Amino acid sequence: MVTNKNSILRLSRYKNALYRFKTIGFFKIFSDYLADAVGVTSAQVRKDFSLFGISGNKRGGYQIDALIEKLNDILGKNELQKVILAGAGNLGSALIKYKSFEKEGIKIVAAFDIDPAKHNPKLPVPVLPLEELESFVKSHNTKIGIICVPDIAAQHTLDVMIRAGINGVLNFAPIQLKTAENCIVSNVNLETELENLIYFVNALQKAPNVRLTDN
Amino acid sequence: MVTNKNSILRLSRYKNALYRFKTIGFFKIFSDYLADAVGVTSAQVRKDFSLFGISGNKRGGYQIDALIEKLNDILGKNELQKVILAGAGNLGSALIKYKSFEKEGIKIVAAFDIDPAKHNPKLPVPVLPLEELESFVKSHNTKIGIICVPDIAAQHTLDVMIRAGINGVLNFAPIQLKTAENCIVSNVNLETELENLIYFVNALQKAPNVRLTDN
DNA sequence: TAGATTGTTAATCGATTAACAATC
DNA sequence: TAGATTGTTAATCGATTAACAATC
Repeated sequence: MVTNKNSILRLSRYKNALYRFKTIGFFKIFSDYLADAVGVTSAQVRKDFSLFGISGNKRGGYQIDALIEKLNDILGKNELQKVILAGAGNLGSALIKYKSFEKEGIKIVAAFDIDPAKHNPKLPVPVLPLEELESFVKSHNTKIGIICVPDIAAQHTLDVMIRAGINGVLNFAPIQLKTAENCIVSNVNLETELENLIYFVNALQKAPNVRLTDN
Repeated sequence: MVTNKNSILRLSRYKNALYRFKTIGFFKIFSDYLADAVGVTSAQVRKDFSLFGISGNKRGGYQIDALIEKLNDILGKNELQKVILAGAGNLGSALIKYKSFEKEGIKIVAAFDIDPAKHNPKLPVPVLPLEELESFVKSHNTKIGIICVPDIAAQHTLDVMIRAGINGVLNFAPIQLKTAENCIVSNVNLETELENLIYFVNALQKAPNVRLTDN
C-alpha cells in the first residue's frame, strides 16, 4: 500500500469539497473542477485517485456520491471514531466542545487530567484522573488519543497512552515525543504555525517576489 | 532568499528544543544532538542553518544562546506580534485564552464576530462586531489574522480581512480560500489531522510493515 | 464521429541525505 | 597532532506535473 501523508491529507480535502459540490446540486465532477476547489492540479487529483484505485468515466468525470462513499471508506469514516483526550486545560476543553468533530464522526469519549479540581465524571464528556486512562482505554477499546498537556508532561502522557494500548496520538505539545513501534504520533503546533506565517508575511514584505509552495 | 516552508517549521522546532537544552544546563550543542531532539538528521540541521547563514564552530558545535537569538530574529520573535481573530465560537474562544501564544510573543488583541450576543468590548480581549474589523486593523496596524468562523462564512471573512490590510491568515475552516497577492493563507484543520491519523492507524494495523515519513 | 476527459508513464522539480574536505 | 565536527557538494530519493494514448 502506498503511504504518502500528503495524498491522504488531500483525500480529506477532496471529500470536503465534494460535499460542497453536492450541496450546490452537482452530481458529477471533473478532476479539473475538483482540483480548482482544493487548490491543486488536475493531474494531482487523478494521480491521487489512481493511487487508491478510484476510477471515473473516461468522458463523464466522477460520480460525486460514489466518490464520497469511497473516500469515506478509505478514511475510515464509515464508523464512529472514539477518541480520548489528555489535558483538560484551555485547548483541551475547547476540543471537547468542538462541534466539528462530531460532524465528522469523531467523538471524544473521555478526558483525563492530573489536576483533581478538573475531575468530573458526570459531564457529558467525563474528566477523569490520569490513572484511570489505562483501564478506560482497555474497557472502551479506543485507539486514538489527543495530547493537550504542557510540554513537560507530554512524554509521560504519551507513555501512559502507549501502555494503555493507544495506537495513534495527535500531539499539541511543541515537543518531539519518543514513541513506540505500534503508536503513530502526529504533531499539531499552533504557535509554530503562527510563527511560520509571521515569518512568511515578513519575508513577503521585505521581498515581494517571494512565492510560497503549499498552503 | 530561500523559502522552504518545511525548513522554517524546523527552525521553530530547533528553537523550542534549544530552550529545553538551555533549561537543563547546556551552553553548546552539536548538530547531532539537536537533530535527535527534533527528530531529523544532523545533515538536515546543518543544511537548514547554512540556508539562513547560521554558522557554528568547526569543532565546538553551536553556542545555544547565540543560536536562539538568531533563530528568534529570523522568526520575527524579537517583537510582540499582534493578531486579530474572527469567530468567537468554541475554538476561537479557546485560542483567545490560550496561554502558549503569549509565551511565544504572540498576542490576540481583538476578536470579531457577527453574533451580537458575543460582543463585549470590555473583555481583556474585546469581542467586536465584524464591521469594526477594518477600522480596528487600520488603527492598530495589525498584519495577522486568525479565521475560526464556520466553513460557509470563511471566504467572506477573509475578504474583509484582506480589505482591511491583513497580510497573513491562519485559517481553521476546512475550505480552500481564494486569497489576494498580498495575503498569505495558511490552513490548519483539526478534523483533517485526526482523519489522517485514523487512516494511518488503520493502515498500520492492517499492514504492520507500513512506515511513515514525517510526523 | 469528433471532442473531451481519464489514467498512466515519463520528465521534472525540489527536498533530504550521504559523504567528505576543511578546520578548529 | 589526532580526532571530531562543521559546511557544502553531489547523489539520492520522492513527490508533482506534463503529456498523451486510451476511450467514452
